[in-house]
Amino acid sequence: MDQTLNDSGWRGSQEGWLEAAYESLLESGVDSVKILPLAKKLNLSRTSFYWFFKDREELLAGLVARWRDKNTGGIVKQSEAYAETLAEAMFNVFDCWLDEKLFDSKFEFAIRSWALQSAEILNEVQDADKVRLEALARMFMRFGNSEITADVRARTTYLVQIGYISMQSKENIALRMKRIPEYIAIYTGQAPQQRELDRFYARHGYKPD
Amino acid sequence: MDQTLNDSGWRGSQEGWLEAAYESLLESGVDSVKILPLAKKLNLSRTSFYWFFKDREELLAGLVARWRDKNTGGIVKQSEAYAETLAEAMFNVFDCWLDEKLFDSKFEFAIRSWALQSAEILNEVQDADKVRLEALARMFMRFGNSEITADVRARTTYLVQIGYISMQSKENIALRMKRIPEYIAIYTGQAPQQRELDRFYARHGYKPD
DNA sequence: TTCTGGATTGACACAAGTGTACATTATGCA
DNA sequence: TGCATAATGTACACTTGTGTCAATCCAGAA
Repeated sequence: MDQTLNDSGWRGSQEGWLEAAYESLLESGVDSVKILPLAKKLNLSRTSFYWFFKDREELLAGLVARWRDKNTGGIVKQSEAYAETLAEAMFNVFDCWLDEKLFDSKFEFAIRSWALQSAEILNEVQDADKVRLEALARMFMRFGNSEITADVRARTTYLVQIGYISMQSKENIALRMKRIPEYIAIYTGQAPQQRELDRFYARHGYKPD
Repeated sequence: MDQTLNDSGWRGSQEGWLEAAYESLLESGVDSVKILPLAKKLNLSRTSFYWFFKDREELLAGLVARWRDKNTGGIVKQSEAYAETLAEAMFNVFDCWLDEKLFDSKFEFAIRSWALQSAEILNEVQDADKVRLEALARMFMRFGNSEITADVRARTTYLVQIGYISMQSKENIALRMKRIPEYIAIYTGQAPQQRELDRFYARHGYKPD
C-alpha cells in the first residue's frame, strides 16, 4: 500500500485527485476519468474524493481550467514576447511546440476530443481558438502585416500545428528541427537569419550537424 | 412506436444498427455507442441486437471498416485520378474536402478521437495516415517532384486538412472557396490556371462573383 | 393451414459506476 | 493529554450498462 503523505500530512489532496484525473484524461480520454479508478490509483477510498470535490463535474471543470491557463496562456504569452523581427517572433511561438512547459500537446488533444461529446467543452475550445488566433494575428500585425494577411498567416501557423497534434505522430527532435526553417519561411514570407536560427536551436539544446 | 419494416419484412437489420451506431459515434463519441440507447433510438428491444452482432466489439469493428473504406478509399482514389497538371491533380484531392461522398470529415474526427483511448484504433489511424500520405506523395512524384519535395508537400496538404477537421469550425463554402487558389499555389508551387479553377468551381456548384 | 426459421422480446444475473450517511482515524494545537 | 476537525473508510441505495436464456411472434414456403 502506498501511504505516501503530502505536505499537510495527509495522503489525499485536491491537487492529487486533479493530477490523477489529468493523467487518466491524457491516457484514455474523459470517459476514463472516473472516481473509482482514480481512487484505486491513489490507494484511497473512493468516497474520500467527496471531501475535496462536490462531484465529478467539479473535477472535470478543474481539468478545463488547468488546460485553459496552460495552453492558451502559453500561446498568448509567446506571441507577445519581445522580438526584433517577425522571424524571431515566429521562433518564440515555435517554442510552444517544442517545450511542454509552454504548451501541452497531449492535453490539447484530449480536450479537443472531449469537445466531441460535450457542447460546453466545444464552446471552450472554440473560444480558445479565437483567443489564440487573435493573439497570433496581432503578432503578425505588429510587424507590418495587413489585417487580412495577418489573419491568414495566423491560421496557417495554428492549423498545421493542430493537425500535427491530431496525427499523434511521434517524430524525433532532429527531424522536426530540420523542417523549422522551411516553416518559418512559409509562415512569415521571409527566411530566418542564421543567428536567429542558431539562437532557437541553442535554447532547445539542439546541435545541427 | 415506429414499426417501419425494411426490405426483408423485419424492423431491424445489421445495417440499421450500424447506421444508428454511426450517428451516435459522430454525435457523441465511441463511449456513447451503447446498445441500450441505440435500441431506444431504433424502437427495438435491446437484446434484439445480439441477433445481428456477436457483441458490442463486433459493432465497433464494423464502424472502423466503414471509415477505412470511405475515407482512406476516397483520398487514394482522388489522388490517383486523371489530371493534366499538378494543379488539376490537387483540385481532384480538394474534391475530398468539399464532397462528403468522398471524405467524411466528422467521421474522421470521431475515429481519431477514439484512437485516444484505444491502442488498436490508434494503429488503424496511423496505418491510414501512412497509406494516404504515400498516395499523395505518389501524386506529386507523378508530376516530377523529387521524393523529398513530394513527401513534404503531401504532409502539408494533409496536415492542414486534419487541422481544420480538428478545429471543427463551420465556415461557409464561399469563404472556403476564396482561399482555394492560394492553397493550391502554396501546395504545388504554381498558381492554378483560370480554366482549372473554373472547372473546380463548376463541379461544386459554386459561382464566384 | 401448418410448419419453419428468422427476428423479437422480457426476465435474469452481473459488473461498474455514482452519491449519501454515518462511523472512524489521524494530526496539529491548546 | 485531550480535543477539534481534516481526512478516510464502510455500508447502502441507485443507475446504466452488458450478455444469456427461453419463450414468442410472424412472413413465407409446403
